Amino acid sequence: MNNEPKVPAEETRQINFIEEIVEENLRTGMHNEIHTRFPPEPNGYLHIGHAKSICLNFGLAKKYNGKCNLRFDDTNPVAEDVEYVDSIQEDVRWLGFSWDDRMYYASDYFQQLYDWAVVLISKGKAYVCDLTAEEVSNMRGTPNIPATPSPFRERGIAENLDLFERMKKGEFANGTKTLRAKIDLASPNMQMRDPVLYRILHARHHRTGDKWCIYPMYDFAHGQSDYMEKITHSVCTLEFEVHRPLYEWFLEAIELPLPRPRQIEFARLNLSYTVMSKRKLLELVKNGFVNGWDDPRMPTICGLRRRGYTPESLRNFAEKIGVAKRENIIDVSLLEFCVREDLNKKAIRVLGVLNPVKVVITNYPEGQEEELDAINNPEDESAGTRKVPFSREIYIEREDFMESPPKGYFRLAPGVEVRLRYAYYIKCENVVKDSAGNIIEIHCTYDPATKGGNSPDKRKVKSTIHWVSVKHAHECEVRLYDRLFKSENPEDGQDYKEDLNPESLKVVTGFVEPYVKNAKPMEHYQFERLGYFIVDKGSETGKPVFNRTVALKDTWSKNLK
RNA sequence: UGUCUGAUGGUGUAAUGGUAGCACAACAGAUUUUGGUUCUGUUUGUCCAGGUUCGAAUCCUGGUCAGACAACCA
Repeated sequence: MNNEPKVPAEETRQINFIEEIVEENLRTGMHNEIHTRFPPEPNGYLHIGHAKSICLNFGLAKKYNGKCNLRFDDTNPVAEDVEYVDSIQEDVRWLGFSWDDRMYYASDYFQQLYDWAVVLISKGKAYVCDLTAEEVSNMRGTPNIPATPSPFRERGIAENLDLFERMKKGEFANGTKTLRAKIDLASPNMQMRDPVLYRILHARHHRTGDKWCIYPMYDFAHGQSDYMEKITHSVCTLEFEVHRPLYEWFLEAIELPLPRPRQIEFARLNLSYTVMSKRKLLELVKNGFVNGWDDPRMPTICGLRRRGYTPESLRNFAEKIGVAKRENIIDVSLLEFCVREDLNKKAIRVLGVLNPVKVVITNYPEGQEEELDAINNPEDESAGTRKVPFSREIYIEREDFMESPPKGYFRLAPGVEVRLRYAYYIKCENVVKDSAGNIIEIHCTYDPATKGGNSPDKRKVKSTIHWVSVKHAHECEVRLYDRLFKSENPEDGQDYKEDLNPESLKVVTGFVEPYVKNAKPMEHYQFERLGYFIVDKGSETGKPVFNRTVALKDTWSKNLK
């Protein structure tokens, strides 16, 4: 007996249309427990679109105290590989979901599926067809014009049985025969015009090896796989909507006892400035436009992970975008909001300068240095404090100084006093330039009374800037990623390669405070006033490598435009 | 062209015949040792035309627009 409530009892809550169906089924007792599944084909890496589906399926099970399986839909051996099987598991787990011991493969069901195909043939509901793919295509008709029957449609049951068995035994070459369902050649739904159930594919399968040379099609495998796993709600994307009658036809034709799974469709995720099609992502990888599936510019889960996105931020994103049947294009800014929201709570703040200009504090004694107290995370007191070394020469961000500042510029400028975070107030006295007129040094004076950043006389400064001591600074490599595509909807473009943004990756040498010596791969940092960064997995040079996850919200530069 | 599906602010998503709500974005203000965060406020919406009704985003009729499908892919 399980006494846990199946339906959460909050008074006011927003549920989506799938949850509504689930709650209805639970309420009427159609199901005691719901059971969903996440069924990727292992032919590529998972991306943010899959994350939506994962959060939906696993999230549904979690919310209603049910179960969710992981199932590999591996019915097409030519596209699939164990590399993908492994990465998919890793990504689902990383997202924070567990299938416990319920990991299945459609290929586990090949024998049962075969037996069911034999049942269909025996009932006269399927036949072996000798037509080629091209011939079938030519005879399929149009939505208005019915298909012309295959000459093999009325083949006898015994002959079909014999032929199908010989297909299985490998007597025929690829493409010479198929097993087709006998349904309705005049159906306005093209899926019902005698769809192919089995095709001959003399190809090695990543799990079943050479055991099979005929493989079931998606339509013949999916519903029955759901059935075998006792799936109650089979949630998939909108393009399978027209397949639903077929999904139900097979369950009915094989006469599988109730209860049967129910297919429910939702609109897939589209993200602005992002391509999501597996085919195009594969091309980006194969043709070297990116450095692998986990390139931080990729919308893959492993790419996002390496970019610094957290599982929490992705789950939250999935929650925020909702679930509906209407086509949608979500703006990437929502995704960025989600990761900022999460990282703001977690990331350790450090001082780092990416585009340095040297500041000399002329009245600070030469050779003197001191350590100042800095707060690790103002949003999280338990993160503690650290010491930051200070000396006569420091780097500041080049953008934090302007010789002739426009109105509304708060940072350092001739005669202007600003605060060095956690250190002192400094005032710009003069600027040193090279012969070409480039600023090479800024000379400032500091006020010793403002140590720590507070002025005893309560005088205000307009801004606080970040800095790092030249002598103590650590060099690091910083990778600044921008969007990979220039246009808002690169998915529309005929040639997406033309739409690539060549400036999507910029590598710079930055300087950070000594604290990051201890930085470990996959740790998140906020470079104050710059953005969120993650320590990249490996670095050959010994220098720490940071990937920028996302810049801080920047209202100043927005005002400039 | 045929079938199916959908249409609510800039973008998403609620409201199932009864005050069009929420989030992001935008804008304004307050706080701030990050031009960040946080807080407060403001602007912006029911595809169109009819109909039913005291009352319609919601129900009906007609239209418009958008997407999916016509692989031996999933």
